[in-house]
Amino acid sequence: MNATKVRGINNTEAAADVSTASTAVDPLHALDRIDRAILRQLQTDASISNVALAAKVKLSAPACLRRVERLKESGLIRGVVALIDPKAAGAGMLVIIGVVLDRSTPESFAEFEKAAQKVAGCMECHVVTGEFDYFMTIRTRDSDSFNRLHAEQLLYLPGVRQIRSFMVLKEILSTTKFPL
Amino acid sequence: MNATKVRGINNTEAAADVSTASTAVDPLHALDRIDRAILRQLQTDASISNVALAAKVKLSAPACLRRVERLKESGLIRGVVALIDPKAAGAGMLVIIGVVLDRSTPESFAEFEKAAQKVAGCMECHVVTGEFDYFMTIRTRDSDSFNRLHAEQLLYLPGVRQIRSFMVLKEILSTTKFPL
DNA sequence: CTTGAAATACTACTACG
DNA sequence: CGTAGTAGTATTTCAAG
Repeated sequence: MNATKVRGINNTEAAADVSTASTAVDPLHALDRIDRAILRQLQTDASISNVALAAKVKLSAPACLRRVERLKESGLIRGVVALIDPKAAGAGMLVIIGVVLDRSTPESFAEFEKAAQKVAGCMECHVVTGEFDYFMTIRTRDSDSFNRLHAEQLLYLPGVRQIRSFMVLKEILSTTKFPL
Repeated sequence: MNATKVRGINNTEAAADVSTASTAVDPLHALDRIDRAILRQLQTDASISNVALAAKVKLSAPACLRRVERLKESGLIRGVVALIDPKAAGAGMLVIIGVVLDRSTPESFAEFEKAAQKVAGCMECHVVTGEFDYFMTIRTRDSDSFNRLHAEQLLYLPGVRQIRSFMVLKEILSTTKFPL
């Protein structure tokens, strides 16, 4: 299947000096049509073999592989992961949480963020504008386990004035891919 | 040809409750320690080769591959995808949107859901409890493009009474992996 | 700078024990 | 589940647009 492994058994390992050092904040301006086709495919299904991918984008296998590795090294492809079905994995409940902090000081924010990332099942945590300071999404097993999480962890997050929970009743759409 | 038999360690597991045939496969009750180790790894990095994965979970390569394919066929692994850096891909702005519908009728909900999924850059859309009917998250380029999206698409979603936008100022955490 | 073709090394995969 | 063998793939090398 797919295996872009990192090998360094008996070859040059320190000579991987790529000349793409100028791509620090390089947007997708440097992406041509083929790169976007590659990204669209990998965003949908990255378990495709490199030869099949090369055929799809009408390129030879080595050329295709080089582009994929460049996209990875440039950071545009953050990683390749397996998506697990939450329900089947026993995390069928999703809760969206709006958080208001006591004080709006840098220390208060930093302290909260540090603690929030450690909450079990926390999938997202963002600073937002509006009536909340943060939005978090948390995956858990059921309402019982969420209630436990709420009482034991969420209410003890540092600097929290108010927590408002929105339980997800139905997941209409949940995707990791966006238009390129 | 698809003899999906149960795990070999099947001693005292009798078929106690089999009344619900809703889900195609059984939950993670049939997952042993090795399966969970595999899932944890693939959830973090699925670009690992099968032999390397087998070594990590202390299994022979064929046995490991058999488990991975069973996890895929069971639907527990929904897919393997590449995660793209939104900022690098020109979708650096994230907006969380709370939606209130005019009427709470099945038709109203269905119509909204159908339209919401077609909004460009819509990553998530969920029915929630509380003061909103839906929460959506939308990825877009910048505030200008979001303003255009807001004026041209969001305000025309069917049956919408109110839309409240929470612009994400800082993404603290955004992950696809949850504890197993 | 990137591509493509051939050759090699490694891996996925099948059959069997 | 593991071992061995085969088929196919990834990956390097090198020549050329």
